[in-house]
Amino acid sequence: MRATKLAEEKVLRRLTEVFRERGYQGASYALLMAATGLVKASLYHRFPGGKEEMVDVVLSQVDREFLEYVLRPAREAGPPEKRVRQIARRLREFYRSGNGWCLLDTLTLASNIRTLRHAKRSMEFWIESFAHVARETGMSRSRARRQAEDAVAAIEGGLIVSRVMKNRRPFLRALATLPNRLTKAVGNGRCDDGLSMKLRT
Amino acid sequence: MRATKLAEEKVLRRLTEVFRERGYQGASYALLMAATGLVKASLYHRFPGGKEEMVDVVLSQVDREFLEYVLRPAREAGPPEKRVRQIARRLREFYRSGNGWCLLDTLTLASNIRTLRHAKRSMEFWIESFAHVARETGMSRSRARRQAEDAVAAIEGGLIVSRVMKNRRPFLRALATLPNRLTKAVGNGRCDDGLSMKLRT
DNA sequence: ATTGAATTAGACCGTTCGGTCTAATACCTT
DNA sequence: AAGGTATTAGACCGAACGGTCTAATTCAAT
Repeated sequence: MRATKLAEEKVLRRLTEVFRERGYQGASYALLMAATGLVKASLYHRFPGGKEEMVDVVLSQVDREFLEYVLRPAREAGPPEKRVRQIARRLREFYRSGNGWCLLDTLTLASNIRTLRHAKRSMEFWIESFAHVARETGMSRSRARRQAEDAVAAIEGGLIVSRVMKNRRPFLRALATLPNRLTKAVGNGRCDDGLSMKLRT
Repeated sequence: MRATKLAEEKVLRRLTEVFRERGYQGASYALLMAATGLVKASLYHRFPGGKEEMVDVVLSQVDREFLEYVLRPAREAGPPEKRVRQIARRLREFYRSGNGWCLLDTLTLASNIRTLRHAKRSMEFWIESFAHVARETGMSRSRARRQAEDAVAAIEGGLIVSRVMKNRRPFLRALATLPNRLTKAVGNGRCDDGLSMKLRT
């Protein structure tokens, strides 16, 4: 039982990797089989609904991980700014310092409506978490929402520029702007100056 | 001659649309044929190298259009801030107010190394143009470069969030931040406040 | 009107695609 | 050891894939 459970997680992680890097169309069964070491019948045994079900499970799993680990500090206690910095650290970890790609980007290219809806819901959770912690710093609801959306956009854009330019710095800088984006301004100049977060790794 | 030239441009535009919305893998010959109204032999006659050549020509054409129209104000004379705002307007036009996608994003998913290199060069042009106009406002070279990269990231990220959330505002806001990103700070508060650009359309 | 080149129609190729099915095997419980 | 369930091997399917080829057609220049 235990061994099986672990193996399942491993299979899921491998599937996630393939979908993340190749998108829905690019994730052929040949690739999925090679990545998991499972033959096609086994994949269909675990996911009777085929690729569509795989993507669904993968997205749900990543949602859970993202919400329960990366975004968790957003809902906890403590100084908001500190929590935002922790989220930034976990985002860096999650996206492998800019070398990883985002499922919400790669998976929304020519896939079914179901998947698109799922992706939208996932991003909505993300934005809401950001907005939630932003509100705690005294921001108005509407402004917190805007700032949260823009923060997510900055991260996604950073990932794209990093991927295309083969240089992780744009992504890391996007993370560094998070505290200024999600905490209320105190007249400390432009938003991308005076970053206190170190760009390690 | 003239009729042929126009027809060719039309064919190219249709091909561009397909690649933009479906990526390299998703752009099957069936789709390309349907979009252009050309049968496969005709496509191969115009592009003997197949899809790979099509993508190359498409990227080159879009490069030219982007450089000669959208980014053109970056190299012209006049007040930098005014030129940046014009670029922003043209970007909004180019990306159809956030409903269009970016080839540099969709085309860098699981395509050949050649295409990846081409995409990198295209984005490099883009960043350089931004950096060029930014320098004219008195920024240091390194800061202008950083600001330019972040501006491109903001736009790409805005496109993604707009696409996933089916709401063009994030993209339009990204455009609105352009002037503040690419012109030197004058101590006017946070970078995303006091936007003067209207979010029309 | 005739020629010669550019272009298209459409059959054809082998491969890979997503997906199904049956028979065999591994594995756990008793 | 026996039984039954969970899982896998791998052949198989039709469709769609990227790509090629020949013969017919269009069309401009003479």
